[in-house]
Amino acid sequence: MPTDSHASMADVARLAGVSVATVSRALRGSPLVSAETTARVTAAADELSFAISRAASGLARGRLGRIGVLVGAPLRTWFSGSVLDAVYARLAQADVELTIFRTQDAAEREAFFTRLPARRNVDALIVASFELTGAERARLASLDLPLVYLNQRVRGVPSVAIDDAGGMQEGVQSLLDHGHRRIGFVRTDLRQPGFVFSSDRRIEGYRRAMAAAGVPEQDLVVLSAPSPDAGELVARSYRALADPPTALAVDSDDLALSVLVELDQGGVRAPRDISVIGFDDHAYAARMGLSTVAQPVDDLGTEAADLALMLAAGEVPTHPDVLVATRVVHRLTTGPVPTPGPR
Amino acid sequence: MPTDSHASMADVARLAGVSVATVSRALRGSPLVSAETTARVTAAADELSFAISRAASGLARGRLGRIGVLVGAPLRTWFSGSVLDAVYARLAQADVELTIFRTQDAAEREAFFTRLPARRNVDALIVASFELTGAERARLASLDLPLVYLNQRVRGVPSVAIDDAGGMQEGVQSLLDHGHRRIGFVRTDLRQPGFVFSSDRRIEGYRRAMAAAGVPEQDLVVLSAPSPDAGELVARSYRALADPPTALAVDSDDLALSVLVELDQGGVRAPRDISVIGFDDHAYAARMGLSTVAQPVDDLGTEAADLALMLAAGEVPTHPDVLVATRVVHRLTTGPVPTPGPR
DNA sequence: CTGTTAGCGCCTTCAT
DNA sequence: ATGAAGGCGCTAACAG
Repeated sequence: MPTDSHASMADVARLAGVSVATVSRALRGSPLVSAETTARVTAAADELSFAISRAASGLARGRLGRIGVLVGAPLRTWFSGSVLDAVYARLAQADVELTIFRTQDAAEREAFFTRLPARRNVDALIVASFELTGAERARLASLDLPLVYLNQRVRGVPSVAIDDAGGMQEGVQSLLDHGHRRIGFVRTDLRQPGFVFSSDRRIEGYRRAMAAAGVPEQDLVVLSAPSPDAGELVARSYRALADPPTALAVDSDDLALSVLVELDQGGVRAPRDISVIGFDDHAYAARMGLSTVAQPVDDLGTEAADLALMLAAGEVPTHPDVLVATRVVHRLTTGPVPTPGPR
Repeated sequence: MPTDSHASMADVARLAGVSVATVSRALRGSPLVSAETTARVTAAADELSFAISRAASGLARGRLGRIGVLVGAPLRTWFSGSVLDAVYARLAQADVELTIFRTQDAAEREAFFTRLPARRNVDALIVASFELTGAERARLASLDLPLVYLNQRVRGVPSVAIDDAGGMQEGVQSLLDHGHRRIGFVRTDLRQPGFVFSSDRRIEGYRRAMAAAGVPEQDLVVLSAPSPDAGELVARSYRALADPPTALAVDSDDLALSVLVELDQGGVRAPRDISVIGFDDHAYAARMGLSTVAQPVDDLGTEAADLALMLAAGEVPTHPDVLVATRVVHRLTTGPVPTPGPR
């Protein structure tokens, strides 16, 4: 007597008085099964509280019904979390499960690329915002596993990304439109030679906007932070400047917020004394009133999931390279150039 | 000729000149296989870039090597993310995969509990910080799937949790120690009758601390917020108070931060004019200098994963109910009672 | 220590 | 429209 909770198709078949083949067909909604039989099978399955075993089904079909997401940062990170949320939602609609692979440090990273635990265990892999070495890319490619790159473009690999440079260019342009001319850029400098990070692309947007506005190259000022919470350091270098910019474009909201807090401590307030614009539209950006270049993470995740789903199904995506648009959001930290005078 | 990336054990066996059973044993490091043979098999597996199919292995062993986490909130949430990070780390050590189930709204929730997609597809399920109805608990229990509850205690179900009331009691006590007597409590009131949220337990800690300090019941003041970002509302009610408290204990950092920002806008600054303590130790608490009752989410996740792993292995945990300690962290928002006088 | 033999639970021809 | 049979890739006795 099988216990309810471990009922197998054989049990359902017995109870419904049909063969397991019929149960299988009925449960997948095959039109080859008569309505009456389907009803009987469904009832029996409910009765036994039967659920299909994905392992068995996957083994037989050669498709696991599971897609992996490789995340290069802690999951608690705003970006990782948002991407996972969006991917999850889309996969759930397709009744596909999500399994996570994380490589938040060198050790995990090496483990992933030597063991390749995703191999043969997911139908497709979404590689989320992750700067890969050539060797790593090659290793992934050798997997013969459908891949989707998120915020990284690689020849021949379907991808979805934002235009970092273009987004930042618009952000800086909005500062220029406010009348600012002396605009500084604050970057997170992870100092990992050989990689191109989004920060590198974003600073490019700053350069382009300034060049287009006719600001001479030598008037650009770039402040570096070793990590996204190094606002104090940045605030210090800012104060040390002989002729401080009236506006700052920062390569991430995280850093921008940190900088704002520290500037505030020193009596420099936005937008009264300075304009600050971030990048990402981090959850706390809205809450703190930070103006920013919004990156539509939800869209990134959804599009990536769509591509992965198609590839997993063996279909060939018509638009394998998706570019999603950023959007400048003005909140409370940007405004006109402060008029000099007593504070 | 099998392609590298789809090599199966049979291919490895052929190349190594042994049987598949030996390959299976060798790869799992069975001591029954001679060192020499193991070496040969390993070499062949590498050569073919072979990886085990968890689906097949799981099917044969009756264990999937996969544990699920059911999360009741968006994944981008500080709590979800942190728990997932910790669980992931622990599972990875045991070479167990993590699959996510999310029920962030009524629709997802109903879908989960009617379809029970975790059934027969994970070896154990961690139910993370999630207020379940009796019916839902019963449905889960009927699953005959090992369960671990995180931050929710249920008779007969292994669990790991913090002492919400005790933690808050200590937090409020630290305010009392600073000399405060008029201490208000700010709570997030989700208004879902029938559920007991952590907020309800935390306010209890406030009551206990105040009672122990001999503050009469009628001097307690409780401010309610409909959501964790409703600081403005709270700040308004605070200002409307005839005899405003000199300190505020808030049931979450999220809300505390929101309140702080709004108070600040109105010229009320911590700790100069008011002391504020939160609860959680959210990532932004440290960054914003918020004093708080730290909840060790990492430990919660790790312990939950340990329990799940044991249960999945069929072992009986010796300590099925783990209580992890909170810790009061003083940063910049708490201090002595402000001395009245000109500001 | 290694090979042989049965499945694990489902899906998919191929018959009927 | 349904059933029978074989196999997906691996593991677990059971032999030897």
